[in-house]
Amino acid sequence: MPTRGHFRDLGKGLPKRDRTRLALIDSAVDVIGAKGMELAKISDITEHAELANGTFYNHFADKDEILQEAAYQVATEMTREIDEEMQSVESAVARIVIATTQAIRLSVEGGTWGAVIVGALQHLPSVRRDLLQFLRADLQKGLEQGVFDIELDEFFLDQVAGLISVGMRTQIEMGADPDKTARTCENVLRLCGLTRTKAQKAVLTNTPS
Amino acid sequence: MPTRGHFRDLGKGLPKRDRTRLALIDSAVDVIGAKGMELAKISDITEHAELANGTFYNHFADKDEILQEAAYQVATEMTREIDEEMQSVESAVARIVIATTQAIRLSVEGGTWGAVIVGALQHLPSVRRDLLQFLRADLQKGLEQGVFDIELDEFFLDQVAGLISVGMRTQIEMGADPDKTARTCENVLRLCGLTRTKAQKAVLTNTPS
DNA sequence: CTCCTTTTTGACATATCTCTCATTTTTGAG
DNA sequence: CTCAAAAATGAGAGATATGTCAAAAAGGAG
Repeated sequence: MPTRGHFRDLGKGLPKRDRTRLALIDSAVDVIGAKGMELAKISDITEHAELANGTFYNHFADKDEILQEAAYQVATEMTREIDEEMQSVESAVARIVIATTQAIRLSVEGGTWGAVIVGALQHLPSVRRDLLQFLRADLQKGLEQGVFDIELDEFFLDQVAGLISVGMRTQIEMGADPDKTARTCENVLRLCGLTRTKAQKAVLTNTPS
Repeated sequence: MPTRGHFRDLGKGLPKRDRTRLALIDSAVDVIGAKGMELAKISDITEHAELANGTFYNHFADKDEILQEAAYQVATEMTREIDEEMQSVESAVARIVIATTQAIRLSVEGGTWGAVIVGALQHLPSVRRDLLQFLRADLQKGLEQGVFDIELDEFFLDQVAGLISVGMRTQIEMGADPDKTARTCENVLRLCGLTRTKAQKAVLTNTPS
């Protein structure tokens, strides 16, 4: 049995019911990482969690319900960590670089989080909305600071998210590559109206260690 | 039975074997459009084609084989039509605008081609490579004409393809919207180094009727 | 530790899909 | 039109998934 999981330790003092529920969510994250959301089977999830098949139905009505929950947990924890990293950063350009870099880093390094985030962006509208709100806030800040030249609406958010998704996906498939992360940031900034030179400089200045 | 299909008429004078094969590919395109590549079942394809289940195996070894073939057919026909439209266009900027606009138009209007193209870009590396070669040629032309400021490699192609995919996907989901197509073109050009103003002007000038 | 409650278990009924193959039907060349 | 070759058919075997439930196990309050 996987001794440690993504969220299992959150349930240390909780009743059995909650611990099992977290173990299932944890397992779902791993299974999504291995096979993708569409091909993840309920039996994959229970087997990987080393629980009986029937246990699943004590906690979730169907596959969609646990996928939604797993994605929500990953998205929440990811945005929490990124937000923490940026608490005191005021510059919108810097915030975009830091958030994009960290989101990709967590997706690629964090075991199997990437597949969950990429899958949620594609298949789970409610989770996607939550994630894009953070992006929107920083883009809005950039407009207020007069550094971005964009029409900030749902479609623009989708396009930026598309760039970041590609940055994640290629690294998930082909291995981590800081250069690809940097260029993803640059391209997001170019989309926001910065010149190539300014974008490159902004990335160099603001990339977290 | 669907009287007309995507490719069925190509097989008018051909032997029975080839006509049935085309009918299956045709049906696969529709099924992919309805359920996506991952969830398309062989039985969906034979039922929608109004053929017996066993017939499938006279023509294809497994699902992957027909998906590959269907995607290849759609991609080939799509690039053929786009290429025709651009035969005499020399300006790289114009070619990018025309190709992007037409690719999205064919994806969104052309019944179910969009899902096939988007699915192929994600799941079928060989088809994706073929499609990206066309994009690469026009970007290369832009470099030679001195109008683009980019590092032209696989990753950049993936990022541009990501923008175009988003343009397709949102319109497949939410209905055709010429403004989204125009802004997708603009954003591709911004990634290539044009200013927002120049990109907007280029789109206005070069959007096909 | 005890004992009632909560949770887990895993066999099973049901459903769905893939792939095979003996048989039937269709094709098209002569 | 005839008939041998080619193709299509669909029932069925095997594999895999979902969802149910009565029985067994574990939990935890007192």
